[in-house]
Amino acid sequence: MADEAGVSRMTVSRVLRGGHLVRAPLQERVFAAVKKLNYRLNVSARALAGSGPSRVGLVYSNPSQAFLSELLTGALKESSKLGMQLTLTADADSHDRTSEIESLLRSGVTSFLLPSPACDAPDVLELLREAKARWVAISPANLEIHPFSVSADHFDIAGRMTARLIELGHRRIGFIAGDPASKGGAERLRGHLRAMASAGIAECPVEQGYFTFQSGLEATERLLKSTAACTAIIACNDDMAAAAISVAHRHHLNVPEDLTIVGFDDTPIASIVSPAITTARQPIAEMAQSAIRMLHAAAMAGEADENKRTQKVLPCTLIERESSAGPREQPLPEAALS
Amino acid sequence: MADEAGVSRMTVSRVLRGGHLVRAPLQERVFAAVKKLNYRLNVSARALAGSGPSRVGLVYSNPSQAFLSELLTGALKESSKLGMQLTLTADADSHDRTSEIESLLRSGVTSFLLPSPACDAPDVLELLREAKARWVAISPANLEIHPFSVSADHFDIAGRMTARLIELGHRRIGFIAGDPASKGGAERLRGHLRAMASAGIAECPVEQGYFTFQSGLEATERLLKSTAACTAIIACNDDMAAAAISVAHRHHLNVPEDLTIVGFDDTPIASIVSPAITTARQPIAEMAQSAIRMLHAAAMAGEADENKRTQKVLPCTLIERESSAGPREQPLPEAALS
DNA sequence: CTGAAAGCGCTTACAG
DNA sequence: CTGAAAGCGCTTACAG
Repeated sequence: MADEAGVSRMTVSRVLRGGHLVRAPLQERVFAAVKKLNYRLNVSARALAGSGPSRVGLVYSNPSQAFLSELLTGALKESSKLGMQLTLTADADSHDRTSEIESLLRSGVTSFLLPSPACDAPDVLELLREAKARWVAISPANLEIHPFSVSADHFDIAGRMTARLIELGHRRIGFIAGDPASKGGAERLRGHLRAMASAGIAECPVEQGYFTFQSGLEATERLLKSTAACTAIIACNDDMAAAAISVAHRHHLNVPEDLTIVGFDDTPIASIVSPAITTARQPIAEMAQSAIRMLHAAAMAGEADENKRTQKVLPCTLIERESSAGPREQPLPEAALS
Repeated sequence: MADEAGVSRMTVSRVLRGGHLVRAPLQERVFAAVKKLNYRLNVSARALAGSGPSRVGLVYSNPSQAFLSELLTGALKESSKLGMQLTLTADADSHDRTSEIESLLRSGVTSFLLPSPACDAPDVLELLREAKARWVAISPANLEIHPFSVSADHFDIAGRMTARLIELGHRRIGFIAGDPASKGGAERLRGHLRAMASAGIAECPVEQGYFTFQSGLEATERLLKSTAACTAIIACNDDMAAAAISVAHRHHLNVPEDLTIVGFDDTPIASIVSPAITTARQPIAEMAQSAIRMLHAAAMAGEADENKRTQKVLPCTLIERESSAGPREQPLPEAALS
């Protein structure tokens, strides 16, 4: 490897650790060689020689399998690239959680990946702080309390979703909010309202939902009964969007001809129901990769940047499927106006 | 550590690996010292010194996320326990596949986990054999060609599913087969027919399906048209079971009151449709764990057992939900007969 | 059966 | 900014 790049193994090591003290041309030679040889750092050797976090603990509590698989593939790809080893821990309840973390701590793990429910638990954070461990929170409810965090940009994607519907010609757009305790749900509502305001639309019917199919059913009924009937409904997640579709069908409304319905998260139900739901995807894999990179960088920086904080927010992707279209009473297209 | 026990570190190492060539008194001294010092073997050092495969490559091609997440959690848990590192590779097509494997091989990976489509590709196996790499096939189409494999017991679970329906009182049970090219599908049919035969039921209507929703629709129509109407339908996977439910509803048959419908695999659709589908779960995580353990054991055994073969078959789990019940014209319960 | 030697692939700490 | 040396904790292969 060092031969391939024409440098000493020392230089290779430095480049692979961030290469702060290596000149650009040398760095490039090393990267080229890495690529050519498909070189992978030997985790065991690194761990043995004693640098960097060689093991990172990932603590998850019953997430959806879609979420988990993306999280794992993202984390695994990045960590194998950086020569870190992932150690998994699932927990059924909060008691498991702390005891699992304690045992990881005892076995020398000092870096953690904490997806949402775990990073919101005070006892977990307490434990980690005491042990002087490092963690990055993934989609935390509260950004402020975490030195490192990665989140999806719910505000932005909700705004784009609403803007898209407005662009399709919708003006009366109903919104089914998520559980009020949810940070992501609140952000989505905020993004929606901002986009409505930007378009100069004052009337914004919002009904409270709780992310469940049942709550979606009820919220949709209320929305459809309200005086000015909507031509589009934005549900704060796919389950509620699916519920909205079923209520629409019950009322003999065709989706999307009579009513556009969209959701969020791109969960399995969004592709299974008919029509397939227009929704938005969170960049879970990228979030995990980012998180691993942050852990790595932080460990490399060492004590130096002990007070550094990083909050990363990644954009979501809009996925247009069959449940959205322009409203029946289409306003004149711009071309016709000119 | 060696000092504490008054022996050489070599002896310590030998004892800790099973101590076959060490005398009892020495072994006891070592164990006592281990206990006293709370000594823990350094996995990294062991891996570095070159025992066991430290890295295993996992090659997957667009599996379902549910499958992937279980496979990864299983593989990851076991490999972190054994001090092995997992390296992931996804491929979009078969060309990717071989080139990705080649690059892993070049980087020194000699142990592979090969889930189904990859382990059935002749070019992949050819590549691996040439490189003298070791692999364990997960759910291969053909067991014979793999020295190591792990599979789910489709024959057994299908038999149990059928037996359960018979126990509920069903006699006229229709079966929608899977793609004829699928090994698992064939095994399920075989298991079903065996159970029917064991119960002395001669009439076994079987319609060909292809695992798709559409094929399930058609097969169900054919099954319902056949002279002796079934009281239960076993579809070879959940998608076809969901299709069967929708056909039943179209014919104004209530599920499960008028018709029991069951599937296999416990995919998301099974819990989303109404009624939720009775199905069976494959032990994916356990299969991955087994596979990792086999890789580890094989590497430990070394050249000695070069010709050893291991085919592991794990049982599936029956999940009874809402789509199955006894038939309407319930035969007299046994108690009433006596 | 037991031990002295050499090395796994990296990194730290020390020179230039 | 770059490199030569020594060592992390184990194991392999070789002597006794």
